[in-house]
Amino acid sequence: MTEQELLRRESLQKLRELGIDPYPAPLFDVTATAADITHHYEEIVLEDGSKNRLNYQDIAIAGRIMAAREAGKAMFLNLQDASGRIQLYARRDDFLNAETGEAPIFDHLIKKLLDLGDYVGVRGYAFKTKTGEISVHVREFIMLSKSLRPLPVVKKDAEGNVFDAFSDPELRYRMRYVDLTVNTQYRDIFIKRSRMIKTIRAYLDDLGLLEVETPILQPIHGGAAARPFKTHHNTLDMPLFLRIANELYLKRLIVAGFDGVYEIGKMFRNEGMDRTHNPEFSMLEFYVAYKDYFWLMDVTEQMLERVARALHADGLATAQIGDHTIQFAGPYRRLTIYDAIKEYSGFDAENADEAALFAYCKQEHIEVDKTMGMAKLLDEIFSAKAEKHLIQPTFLMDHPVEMSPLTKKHRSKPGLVERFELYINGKEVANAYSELNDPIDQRERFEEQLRLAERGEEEAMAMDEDFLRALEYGMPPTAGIGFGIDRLAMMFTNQSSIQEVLFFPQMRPEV
RNA sequence: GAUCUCGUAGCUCAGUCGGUAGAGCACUUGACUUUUAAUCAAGGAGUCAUGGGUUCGAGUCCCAUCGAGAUCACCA
Repeated sequence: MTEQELLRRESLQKLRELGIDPYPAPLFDVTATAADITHHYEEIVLEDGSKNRLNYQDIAIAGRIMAAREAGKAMFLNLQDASGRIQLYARRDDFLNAETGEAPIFDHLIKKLLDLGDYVGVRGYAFKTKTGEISVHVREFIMLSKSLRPLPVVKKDAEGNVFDAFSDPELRYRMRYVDLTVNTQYRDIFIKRSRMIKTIRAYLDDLGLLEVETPILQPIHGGAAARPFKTHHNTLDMPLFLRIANELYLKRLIVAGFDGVYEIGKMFRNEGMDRTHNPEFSMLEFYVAYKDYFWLMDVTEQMLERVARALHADGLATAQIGDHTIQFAGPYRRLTIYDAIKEYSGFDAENADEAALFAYCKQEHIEVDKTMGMAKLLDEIFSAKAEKHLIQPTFLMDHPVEMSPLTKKHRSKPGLVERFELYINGKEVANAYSELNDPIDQRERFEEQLRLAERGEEEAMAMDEDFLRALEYGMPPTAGIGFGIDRLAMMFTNQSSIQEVLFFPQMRPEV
């Protein structure tokens, strides 16, 4: 243990010797918060110059001690609660025992045995100090929980310059409780994330969709192209996978007769980690019967506009991402893959055959190999040439059928499917399509995936006979979409790393 | 997975050419009854990520390992 930790344990022992429980059981009835008081405190100055304090004259407030300044037989403390910080003022005279002339609570508890980071409860009244700071004059001081480790002390001057910020990302992510205690600005990211999800939920509820939960432990991992986490059920003695997607289960519910369902939940993909990928991440998926992908575009525009307004301080439908101001009010640009490539590279991919696509990639130094088919080549060209330009929300539509095994064939364009991806700030945030509901076509697509798997494609989808059986009973025409919740949160909070929008990003174990 | 950068006190960092481990905040003791990055005086605090090597001598140079970040690749 460090010197400071030992001292805190000594303080703990001394508190007990004084008969003060450092971890008391009874509730502490909080009646005011730091923000309440600082925003609503009122006083008037009377004709004789004295002040008449109008409110917060008998309050109870609780929180963590974040700073202490001794001033002789008085003391100033900064108390931090969930709403913010407020100054406490304690005066020795207020704790004097008239008979003994001693003030043990002040001399021992407040002045000596109190450490930064301790949780305390205070009863007293609000007032303004000489320098005009709204503060709480302490009448009663109660230890609520002793802190045994020193917090990083982050200081700010009057201009807002920060000193000694707790800034090491490794320590911040590993000890998020410390991070959010001392770097309270990061709380806003998570508050916004929560409000974003709440707004989405409200929007989908208003649309009349039913919120559902589907299995996370799945015997067959389907619905996406990704490597899964594998686990084992002891009683059943069978392997199970953590879901990489919930799509096939949500469609079963459409078969079952629900007109519209949505689920917000965690997905798990056993792949690389970087600043936009965490092994577990949150997805929103929703499926609505009798709709198509054009309808989903309209709904997406409305939903994101509503989210943007809910998160913007002035209710505007915009968000600042780096240097870009993103406009979330629709309509968004709608661009086919061919048009996107043509626009940003000048290359006419629509009228090129596979050999021509391959030759173009070589010419432009786009990394390709002989195993890639037309669809993959198109995707490579798009990624290299067009993706980064799609800053304002853009629906990239009409993908090749090979890359979309669960998507309905395009109503008029052979070889393509009715699919779109939403790009914002050069990154994909949603993937949507008119769902394939032809069970025979679906079986053929699965069989094609099996052939890919035999060729060594690790991420090919597995055949799901129960899903096919469900489709054979009949699924209405349906539109479905999935959103990466974490990536949306990154955009709406202007963060470039997924770790900043996850409370506990995955880390390698500490030594 | 590849490359680069980083790891020194609780926190943020300095550490020159290889020659006894430094600062600010935090902490301890003392002073101060309206301070606020409080101030003033004194003091304590380190397995320099881990392991090896070179050297008379390594925080510093070399190798390996662990952890983190960035870029790229892979992946949606």
